[in-house]
Amino acid sequence: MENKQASRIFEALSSDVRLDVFRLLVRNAPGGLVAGDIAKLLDLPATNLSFHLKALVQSGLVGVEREGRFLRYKASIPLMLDIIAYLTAECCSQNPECCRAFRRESGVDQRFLPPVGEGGAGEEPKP
Amino acid sequence: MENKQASRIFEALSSDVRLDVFRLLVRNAPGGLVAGDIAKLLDLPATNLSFHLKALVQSGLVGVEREGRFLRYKASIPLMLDIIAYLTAECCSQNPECCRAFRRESGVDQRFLPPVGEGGAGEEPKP
DNA sequence: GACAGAGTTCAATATTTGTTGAACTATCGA
DNA sequence: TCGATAGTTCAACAAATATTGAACTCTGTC
Repeated sequence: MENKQASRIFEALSSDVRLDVFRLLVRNAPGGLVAGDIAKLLDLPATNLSFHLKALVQSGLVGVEREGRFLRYKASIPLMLDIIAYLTAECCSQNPECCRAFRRESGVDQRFLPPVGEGGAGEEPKP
Repeated sequence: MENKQASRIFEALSSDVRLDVFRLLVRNAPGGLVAGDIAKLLDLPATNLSFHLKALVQSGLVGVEREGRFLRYKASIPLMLDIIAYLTAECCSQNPECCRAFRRESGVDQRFLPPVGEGGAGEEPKP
């Protein structure tokens, strides 16, 4: 994962509309939803939804395929996990025990996260 | 976690400069770094760094405290874990086995993530 | 108390983003 | 082929963002 790609992905999640859309698609993974369903569920004008879906697709976080006259959008769970690994890479590298404690105290399912003291998922070493 | 706060946090990570800064602070958690060290390590002009640090602090992702004539910045690991839980909430809720498979295949340390089928870390039910 | 260092705030500017309505394209069904 | 439905693209505008240099504030030291 490169910094530019990563910041691009976070930018895709930086709008409240797109964040709603993406989380809806995460909940509805792996099947996805067609645009009309998203518009109905989130009460969004078609034009605006299309604008935001385009941004999500261009970031790679969301995939799209035609299905008759519908377009079906799906969250990319693997990329979501990659970006988490990138963000958390080498967390508390100077103090692995501290990082373990933070994790234990959080409500986060530990299975979404890279190993402590291993620099995330195949990350480069710190500068 | 509310949607507005969450999108604010992702916005804080949506700049490549801020993402570099935050990841540097994650690696240097829990001790943190003073502004000058960050500027040196990332080769950033003080003015610009200050602008981005302010955005990170306002998002809550980064905390700051005075230390003599320095200002020390620290990543908020608990908030980082919260935002991960928010993003991944109820992943593959219709198909928990699928979600488990995605997680196993990723390089992510599973300890960073909320439990499968439990809607993340205390999340609201899907619409 | 004055000076130097650490860092921020301000003003100015170029760029990007989000939203809306109107017009457009593509697909399905009669 | 005609009409209806699903969805996108376009034009226009308001609003927010990133960057830079100059000026400022605060803290410690001589």
